Amino acid sequence: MSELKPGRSFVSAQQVAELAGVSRSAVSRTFTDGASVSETTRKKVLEAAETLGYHVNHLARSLIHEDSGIVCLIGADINTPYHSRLIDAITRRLQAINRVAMVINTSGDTDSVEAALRQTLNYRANATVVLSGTPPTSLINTCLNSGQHVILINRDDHLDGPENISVDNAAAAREAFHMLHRAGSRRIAVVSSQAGTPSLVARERAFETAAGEAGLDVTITRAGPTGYGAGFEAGRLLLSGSHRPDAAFCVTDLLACGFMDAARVEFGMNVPEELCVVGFDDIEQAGWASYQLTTFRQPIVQVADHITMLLDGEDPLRQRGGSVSFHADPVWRRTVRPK
Amino acid sequence: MSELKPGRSFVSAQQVAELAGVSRSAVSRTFTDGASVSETTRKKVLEAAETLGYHVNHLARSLIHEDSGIVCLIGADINTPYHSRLIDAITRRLQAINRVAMVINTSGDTDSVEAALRQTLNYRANATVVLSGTPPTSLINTCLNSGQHVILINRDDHLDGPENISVDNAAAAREAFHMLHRAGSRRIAVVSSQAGTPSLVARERAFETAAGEAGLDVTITRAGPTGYGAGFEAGRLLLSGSHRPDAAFCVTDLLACGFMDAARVEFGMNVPEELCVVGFDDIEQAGWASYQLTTFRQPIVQVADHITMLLDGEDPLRQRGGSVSFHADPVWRRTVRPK
DNA sequence: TTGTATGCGTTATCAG
DNA sequence: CTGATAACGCATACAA
Repeated sequence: MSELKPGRSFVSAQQVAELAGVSRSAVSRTFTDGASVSETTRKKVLEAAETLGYHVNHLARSLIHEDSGIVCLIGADINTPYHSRLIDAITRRLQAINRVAMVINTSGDTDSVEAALRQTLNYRANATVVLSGTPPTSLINTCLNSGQHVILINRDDHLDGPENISVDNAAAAREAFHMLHRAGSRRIAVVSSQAGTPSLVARERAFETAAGEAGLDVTITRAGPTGYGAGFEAGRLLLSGSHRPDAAFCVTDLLACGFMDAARVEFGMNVPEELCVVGFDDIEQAGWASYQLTTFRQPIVQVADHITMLLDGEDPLRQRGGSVSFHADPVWRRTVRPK
Repeated sequence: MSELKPGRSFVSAQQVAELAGVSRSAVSRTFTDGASVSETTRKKVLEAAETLGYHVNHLARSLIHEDSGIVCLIGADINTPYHSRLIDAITRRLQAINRVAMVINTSGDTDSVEAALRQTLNYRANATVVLSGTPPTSLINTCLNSGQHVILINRDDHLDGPENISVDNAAAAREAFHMLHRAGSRRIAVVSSQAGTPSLVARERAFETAAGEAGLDVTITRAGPTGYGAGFEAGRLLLSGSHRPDAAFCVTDLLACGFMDAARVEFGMNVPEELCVVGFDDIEQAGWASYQLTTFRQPIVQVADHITMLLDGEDPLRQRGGSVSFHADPVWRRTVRPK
């Protein structure tokens, strides 16, 4: 059987048909769910396919069905603990419903979000999931008109076309304030970043108003891009003054880790005795012994499940353009005084 | 111009041609690099395409060229700091050479690596990059015979068909030993995991033999899957005994972080005074103030660059099946005594 | 430069 | 159950 010499090319159904001594249609039917093939032909085809190394060309198949099986995941900072976990969860569930994820990294230049949207159209993706960034509305509409699902994660501008999945940042931020307030903190700092992401802004705002209602002023510090470094820098700035805060709400766990490290390493402070800290996201590091950060858990599983639910329901009548919001539950650890 | 009502379907070149009043070919040529179209038709086509929201169907285009532009990234534990950084770097560079990444998460069941290989064939990917896991040799050969690039990262079995990219784990592990030995450590523990990955085993082995050559015995602890938890548990086990080690080589930064936390939180030990620690990977957390871990930097950029280099070279005569190895350079921080 | 015709690999339809 | 044939959206050789 020296027939299978390295063809340097993909095997087609035609070749399989010839080797099996049947028609192309028979091959096609063998690999189509719910088609009627006799057991004998089926066996012959399967065997021929195996020896030749045949695999159905989904690209060609997608030309006929309006279903490529591709879902585009668009996002920046995908190496961030939160985003990588989200991508992990989404890809896993997508595969469970026979879809495959195409991830487009928009970390580069500014207009790469637009380029990403174009890619999703070029590859006839069934759906586009925007994890971060602001896509041009016109392109979103093109996607929608093309029959794509467009799923926006954590945007505040709830457009009517796309489906919006968000986290109730405001509720969590309010709760964060009350946790700190009940613990006796009165000079509370908010540590944020210069990113200005809708989620982050929502957390800042809600915390600020909750504090205002309790008669407290808060100062917001934005010392750089969202991450450990900015948190550390914020700690350095805030704690070197004479009027040190006695608590901090960090809008991200990464910021919180940096902030805590600055407090302890640079100023020798004890958490939570001298300084209470609350974070957001519940990244893995928040649970590490060095931090034991009290924070709010991102509903990653719910988000991923909801996405697959939207895509799996092949019901074309399904109402598109809804908005769902999941709760971020508090995770009590050790950076807030119990009392 | 009420022609552009939401078609719930992708726009085809045909429709653009009709609106522009030209032939299908003219549309095709407008979007094909190096085709000859007059400026007038080009303008007309572009305008029609814009109003209709037309985007070239790469799936159909790939049917003609043997070039889908898709590169499959296959791996498990993609939410790990090391893997997510690798994926970030690779996707970024892939996009720079006009390719798009399809990531297949093999975290689920065991034979999902095989399923992943099948997907890469189904989607006629130009290349398959295996970040982790052991794909069946037969399927690898199918990929190769189909004309795909197959790139294996950090596998020790250097097959002749695929291209292998690896890190010189042995050299780094040897260096790790000498760093600790020179610092005066004599009771050195190796902290590893039960994963048994080629990389990890190579590090263990090389460290062990280097120690043996210096007349030292090392004990290897594998307390769970590669991660913070296993490192913490290893610390608990190793440091509770009466014969405490005075140094540890953790084959992964995540293990090292867990180990250090156990040493400090559970046993109140000082690093590096009472205990030296060396990690591997140089994940972001290794540089955090709480750890300041001395470790070895994964050559992520080189790996990503090499991959794109392999794929960008459209030279079909290019020798396939090579092996490259990059060095992991030491990053000196504070967990090893200077002396 | 432009249009016509053909083929890429697949599936759906239809006749047998 | 099976095979021939027409699409799917696109690129290109060819003729004009």
